[in-house]
Amino acid sequence: MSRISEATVRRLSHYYRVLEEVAAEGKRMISSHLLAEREGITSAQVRKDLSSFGSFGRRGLGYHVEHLRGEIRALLGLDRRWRACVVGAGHIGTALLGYRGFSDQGFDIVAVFDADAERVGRTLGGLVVRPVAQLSARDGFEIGVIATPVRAAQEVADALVAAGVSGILNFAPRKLRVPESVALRTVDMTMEFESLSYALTHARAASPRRRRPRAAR
Amino acid sequence: MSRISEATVRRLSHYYRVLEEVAAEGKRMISSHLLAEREGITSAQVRKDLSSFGSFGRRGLGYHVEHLRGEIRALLGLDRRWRACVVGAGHIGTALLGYRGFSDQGFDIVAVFDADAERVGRTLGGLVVRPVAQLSARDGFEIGVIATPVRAAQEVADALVAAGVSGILNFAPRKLRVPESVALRTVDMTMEFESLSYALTHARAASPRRRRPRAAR
DNA sequence: GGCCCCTTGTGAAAAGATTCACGAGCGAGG
DNA sequence: CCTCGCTCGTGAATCTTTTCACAAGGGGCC
Repeated sequence: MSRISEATVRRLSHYYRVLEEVAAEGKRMISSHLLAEREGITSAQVRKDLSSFGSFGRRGLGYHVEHLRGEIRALLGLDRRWRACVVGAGHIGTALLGYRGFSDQGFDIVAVFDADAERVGRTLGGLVVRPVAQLSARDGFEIGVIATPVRAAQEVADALVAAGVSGILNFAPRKLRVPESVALRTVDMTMEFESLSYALTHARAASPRRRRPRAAR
Repeated sequence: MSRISEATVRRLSHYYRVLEEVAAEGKRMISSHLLAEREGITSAQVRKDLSSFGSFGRRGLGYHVEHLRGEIRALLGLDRRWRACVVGAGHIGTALLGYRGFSDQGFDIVAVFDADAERVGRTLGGLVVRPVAQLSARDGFEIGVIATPVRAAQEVADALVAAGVSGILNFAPRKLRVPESVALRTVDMTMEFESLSYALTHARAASPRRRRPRAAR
């Protein structure tokens, strides 16, 4: 397990979700080929990804669904809960608080902050919105979610770092500067729209996402 | 301009945003080095990306901010407007309709659909929610946004394709099957959380983004 | 002009990611 | 026990992306 690429980790998330589906269908074992088919990638990719963490399969049989699911769960750090806070009680913040999927995956949003005095004190998803100035290390947040307008994003990131978070999920369309020790992921919806716009403008064979596993030379 | 990678297009979006900032600061010219610094990538990458579309710079001087902005705008297809519809009037759909940034970039959300009879008829962001069965080619949508629960996503994707959209932006955490001719982008927030969870669990040098250390501000 | 310090655009090299191809393990059936 | 059909794990090969390094200008100044 030398160096795991970001792409591999993302695929792990996908495998995890496929395994949930497959488990629900009652299958006990699954081959790399089947796992790949659902993902639109090659079976070699699946095996390579998994083998960089260990030997989870059995030759001739494939992978045991429940077992592999447990392994990936542990690898992704989903066998524990994370304390997260959301900064920004606008549209995105509200959407995040309303989405049940996160707590299902182990992410507990335990506080909401906003800079706007009008929003402070309101209740959102069972939480009272607090003034952003109250953001401090006392609450022990591990993850901070930035759901503010872009102009406030860097300032909020600094405040989150000061409050001791280990990871930041940023929804503002801008690259943020954070110390090396803090993990940062940015979800930039505007960029997705623009990427779509590019694909549509230059439309020929548009979708770059899927691969054809069946390749001859 | 043989083959443009998805990564290059995403960086174009970033350059575009940096150019907006730089223009607002009143700068006329910008070097690849400065453009790169704001992005946390190398100047060679910037030049390579841009040169795959043409020669926009001037040796010794750099790039003319307004001119380059216009070029990228055209490349991304942002010099026109796109008609989009949103399917799913839940949390994400509501957030999307409330977000002004999209129409600023040329994306007009002109209709909202939902399968739930309770939601149909309500007003959301100035639009009346329509029953999803009304989704048809008549409205001439170019882009469809899927903001439904995951179980409905594939069905909605099929309906959007049948309604003639050229591109789909999917917020449901699942890979969708669409014809080659339809561009698909998926924003999977759960995956982002999981990727963060992985980084935190295996924390050492956490952030995978190339980035200079030290403070912000 | 001559000189100096910039900067772009781009082949070539390096790094990284994916796919191929095959040895070896597994279970079933005779 | 032996063979067959299936599948994993993995080095090697291939393909893709990024970085390096430098020739070819550009502008300003004397």
